[in-house]
Amino acid sequence: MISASRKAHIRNSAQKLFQEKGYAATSMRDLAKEVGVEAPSLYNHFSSKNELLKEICFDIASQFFTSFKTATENQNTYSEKLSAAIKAHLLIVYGNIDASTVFFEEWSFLEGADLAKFKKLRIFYQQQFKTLVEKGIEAKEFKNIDVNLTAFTILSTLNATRELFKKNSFEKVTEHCIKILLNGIKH
Amino acid sequence: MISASRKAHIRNSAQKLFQEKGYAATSMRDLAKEVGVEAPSLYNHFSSKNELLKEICFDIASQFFTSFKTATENQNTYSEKLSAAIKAHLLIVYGNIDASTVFFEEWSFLEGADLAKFKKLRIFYQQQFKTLVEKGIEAKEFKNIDVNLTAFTILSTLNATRELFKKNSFEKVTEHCIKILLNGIKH
DNA sequence: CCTACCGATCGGTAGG
DNA sequence: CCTACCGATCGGTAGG
Repeated sequence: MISASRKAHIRNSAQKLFQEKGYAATSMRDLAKEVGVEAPSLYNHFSSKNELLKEICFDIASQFFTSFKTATENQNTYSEKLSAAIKAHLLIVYGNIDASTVFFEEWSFLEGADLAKFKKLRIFYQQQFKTLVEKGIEAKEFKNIDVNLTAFTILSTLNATRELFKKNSFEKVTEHCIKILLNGIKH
Repeated sequence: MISASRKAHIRNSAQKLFQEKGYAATSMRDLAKEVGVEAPSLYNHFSSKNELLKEICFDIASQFFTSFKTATENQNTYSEKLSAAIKAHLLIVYGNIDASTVFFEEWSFLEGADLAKFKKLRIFYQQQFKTLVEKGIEAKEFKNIDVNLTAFTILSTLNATRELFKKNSFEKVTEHCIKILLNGIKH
């Protein structure tokens, strides 16, 4: 019984457990119980525990990239582009709380080539925010601030929002993030 | 051979490993190797792996509280108090990178009463920042922003700085955090 | 501080 | 999809 929906169900369960207990502290037997099968059956769908982590991390990474691109390309000013990028990022977090948490907190358990590739993706994604800030400064929309520190601050704020979505609406959190982050850097 | 310095050495090694690999993925044998003894010898100094985590987390918590108090009580305006609290917090992070990382990322592995007590301390610490923001709004120093979201944003930004201290000086990071956070909320 | 060792649990495989 | 099972490793104890 190898169906796509079964595989998706296992992945959703894994996301939930990895987020709750952490990757290292979640056993394949924990996951099997959550899914409702015996542990060895999981290996008909995923070749290893680490491959499960890999699929979760890279799938959400690609969502962040796609969302960023479509959100920013139709905006004119860098303020608007940055606002749109923030909203786009938060939309992915909001719609994938478990997977986002795994993406942010458990990625370091990736192994070998996956780990190296993942680190590059992270740097590249952060670079996109950095470029928006840089061009915004050139266009004199933003203050002359340190672009590395600023891009880092923006992303670490956005990544912490998964906690906030438990108690606050998407709109409220997004509005707050845009306000506090853009006020800090706009002229 | 149960000396205070030996115990401190074990704790420092544990902080380093818990920060690098995570609490769950660090074994007592890993720690023993780092310290330079056999695993059972560790139990002459700590009754369990979890007690090691407990000492790390609560010790740094008490440092955050002390630092906050002495920094804020001698300031006049709420802008100054908040700036001082930010600097005080960053000073503890900067001086205890490993322990801070464990405090922020691994506390959820605390057990039973320790876990409950730790959660209360976290909430209380965040409440102190929230109060500064509230009073700053009342005193018309700050904009009329959501105090819960703002206190949360401030702390999540500060807690992410441990990454920044690897490549940037204490002064640079502190100045940046105060600037970007206070600009976002001041009138 | 060590050696020797405990029961439990781990990720994963064999075979059907 | 299951049962049966593998070697490795886990946190921790006994005893000296």
